[in-house]
Amino acid sequence: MRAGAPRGWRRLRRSDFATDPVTLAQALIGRRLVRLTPGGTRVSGVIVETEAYLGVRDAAAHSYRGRRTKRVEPMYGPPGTAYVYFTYGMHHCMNVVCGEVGEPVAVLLRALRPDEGAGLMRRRRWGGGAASAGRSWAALCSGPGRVCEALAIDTRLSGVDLTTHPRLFIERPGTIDKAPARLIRSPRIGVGYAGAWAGRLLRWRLAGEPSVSRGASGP
DNA sequence: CGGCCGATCAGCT
DNA sequence: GCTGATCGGCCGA
Repeated sequence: MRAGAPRGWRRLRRSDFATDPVTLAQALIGRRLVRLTPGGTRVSGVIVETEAYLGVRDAAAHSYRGRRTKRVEPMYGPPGTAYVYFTYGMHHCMNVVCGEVGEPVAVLLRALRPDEGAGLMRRRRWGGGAASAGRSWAALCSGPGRVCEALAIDTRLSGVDLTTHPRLFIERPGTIDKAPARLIRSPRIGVGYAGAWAGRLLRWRLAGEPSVSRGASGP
């Protein structure tokens, strides 16, 4: 098992996260979300779908109108903080806090293309053996709840610092970025309650990417 | 305290 | 496309 980052990939640092959520939502696509097991085995995927949550003015955001409860508190922390919440009685969703300290804005990680540790992801999602057979590789991390299940992310990780945490972080290739990937922009999923904010185009995904969330198919 | 509901998913029609 | 699962968080009384 390898505990360090593979040569050529660098962990994102504070300044990488200190930007507005619309910018970061696009910048995170193509970066790699990494989760290590207690033994140091790397489980990771390339981020292929994100959503921006714009804070106090955004009716779809948990921090709408400055709501500041124990659950949402990590959104008020430094850029690079993880905000993980539990929803629908059974799923977790992970966000990356950005902006400035005290400004509760974040980016939701909606889908990954599995990279390292796909076998472990498969066991966590579907168990071993027959139950896992025949399942689509593209469905492993194609949704925010699936990402958290495959990478063993839950509310115990809400509030951790992604720039220093030993077992949860985001990496980027150390080499110069190639030509920018083509992104498709659409409304956010599951926020129909948010009135005018429901229709805002605040979701991005990689064009032609099979590993995107269910609600994300189509143009 | 009680009640409502969700930044979802899987399975079925 | 539709619906049930399942429970912590949140708000109002």
